[in-house]
Amino acid sequence: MARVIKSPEVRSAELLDCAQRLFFQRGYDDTTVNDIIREAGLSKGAFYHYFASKEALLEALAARIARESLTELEPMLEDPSLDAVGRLNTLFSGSQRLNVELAPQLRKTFAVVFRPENVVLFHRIDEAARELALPMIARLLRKGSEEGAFEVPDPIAFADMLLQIRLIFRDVMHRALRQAEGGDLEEAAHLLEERLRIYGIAVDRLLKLPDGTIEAVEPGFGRAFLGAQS
Amino acid sequence: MARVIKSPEVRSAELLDCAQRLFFQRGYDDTTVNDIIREAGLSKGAFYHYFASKEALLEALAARIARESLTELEPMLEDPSLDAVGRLNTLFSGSQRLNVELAPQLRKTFAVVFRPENVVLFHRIDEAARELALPMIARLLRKGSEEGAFEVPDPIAFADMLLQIRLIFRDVMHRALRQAEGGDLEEAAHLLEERLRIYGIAVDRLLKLPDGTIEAVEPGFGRAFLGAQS
DNA sequence: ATATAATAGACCGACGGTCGGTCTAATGCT
DNA sequence: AGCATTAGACCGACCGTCGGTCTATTATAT
Repeated sequence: MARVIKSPEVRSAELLDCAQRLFFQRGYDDTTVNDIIREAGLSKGAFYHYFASKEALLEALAARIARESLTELEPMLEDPSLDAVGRLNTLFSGSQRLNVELAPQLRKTFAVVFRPENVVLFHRIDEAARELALPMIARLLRKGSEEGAFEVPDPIAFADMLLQIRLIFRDVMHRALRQAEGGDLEEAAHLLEERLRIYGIAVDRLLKLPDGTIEAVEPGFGRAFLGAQS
Repeated sequence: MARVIKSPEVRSAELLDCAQRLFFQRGYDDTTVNDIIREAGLSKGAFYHYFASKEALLEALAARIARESLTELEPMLEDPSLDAVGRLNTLFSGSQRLNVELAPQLRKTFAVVFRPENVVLFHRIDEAARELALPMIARLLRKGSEEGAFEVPDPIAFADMLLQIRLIFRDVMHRALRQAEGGDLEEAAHLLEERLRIYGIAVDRLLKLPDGTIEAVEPGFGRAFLGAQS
C-alpha cells in the first residue's frame, strides 16, 4: 500500500470517523479492525500505533461522541435567562428539536445501536455521556433546589437517577422504530409520545413538581421523528 | 476421553452450572467454550449438541437465573395479607435479607458482574429478569392504584421506570464493593445505605407517597452486607 | 437390525494483536 | 548548505486463540 503520512490529529480523527460510521452501521462486534483500516486506508501497524486495542478505540470514540453531544446541550442547561424548570424544559424541547433535525440519520443509528447485541457499544457511549452530564444535572438540581423550585435531598443521587431513568428510551425507541418500520407509524408515534409524557410526569414527581410541569414531549414529536423523510 | 452418557436435562443443567460458575468468576468474554467443556467434562461436539452457540448458552443461563430469582421474590409481591405498600416494603426487606444471607458469595459475583467489561453478562441477566418482573410489578402498581394507595397513571410504564431506576445500584454497589475492599468499610456502607434511602424516596415520589413511606434500607444493611464474613 | 440421539475431538477460518523492519521529515552538527 | 542522526508514522506477514463445524463413533430405543 502506498505510504501516506499525516499528522497524528488528522489520522486519529479519521480512524474515529471510520470507526463511528462502521460501528453505527454494523455494530461493534461485526466491525473488524481490518474493516476499519481498509476504509481508513492504512495498515494494521499504523492502527495499533494510534490505539492500544480495538477496545481503546471504542473508548476514545465514546468520549468524543459524549463530548460533542454535551457541548450542544450544555448551553440549554446554563441559560441564565431561565429558571431551573425553564432550563429543564428547554433541555427537553431542544434535544427533541435536534432529534427531528437529524431524524433520518439518527433513526438508522438508533436502529443499530439499540439492538440488544450492541449493548457494549451503547453502554460505552452512555457511560461517557453520563460522566459528563452528571455534574451538570446535579448543579441544575442544586440550583433549582436553592431557588425553591425543586425539592431534592441529594442533587448528585437524584441526577444519577434522572440519567438512569431516561434509559428506558433505549428499549422504547427501539420498539417504536421497529413498529414504524413495520408500517404502523401511528401506533409507534403514540407509544413514543405516551412514554415521553409519562417520563415527564416521573421527572415532575421526583422533583416534587406538580404533574405536567415538565414538558418532556412536544405534541407531534413522535410522527415528526419517526416519519421524517430521508 | 471416556464416553459418558447422561440425560439431556442433567447435561444441560451441568453445562449451565459450569457456565454460571465460570462467568461469575472470570466474566463472559474471558471464559472460553473450551474452559466450560473442560470443567463440565464433555466434548465440543456434545456442547454444541445442547447449545447452538456460546451466546445461546448465555441466554439460557440468564433465563434460568431470572426465573430462580423471581421465584424467590414473587411470594412477597403477592402476599395477600398485605396492602400494596406493605408488599413493596416486604420486597425490599426480603431482598435485603437474601442479600445478607448470601453476602460472601454475592459480593464475589457482584464484583465481577458489575465490572464495566462485563456489561453483556449483566445486561442479559437483567433483561431476562426484567421481562419476568415487569408484569408482576405492573400488577402490583395497578392493584395499589385501585386501592387508592398509589397514584400511577400507567402501571406498565411506571413499572418499567421503577425497574430501570434500580440499575443505578450496579454502579453504586460496584463502587461500594471496591471501597470496602480498599479498607474503608464505614464509608462504603454509608454510601450504599444513603443511596438506598434516596432510592426509597424516589420510589415514594414516583408513586405519590409521602417521603419515607417506602423503606428501601434496613438500618445496618450496608455493614451487614459489605462486612459479612466469608 | 436399524434409526436416532449423544458424544468425541480433529479441524477450520476469522479475528485481535505482535513484531521486525521501512520510510520520511525534522533536527542537530560540521 | 550538506550530511548524519533520530523520532515516530507506517507497513504487512505472521501468530495464537477462539467460536464454531464436521465426520466418525458409540449408546439407546424401537
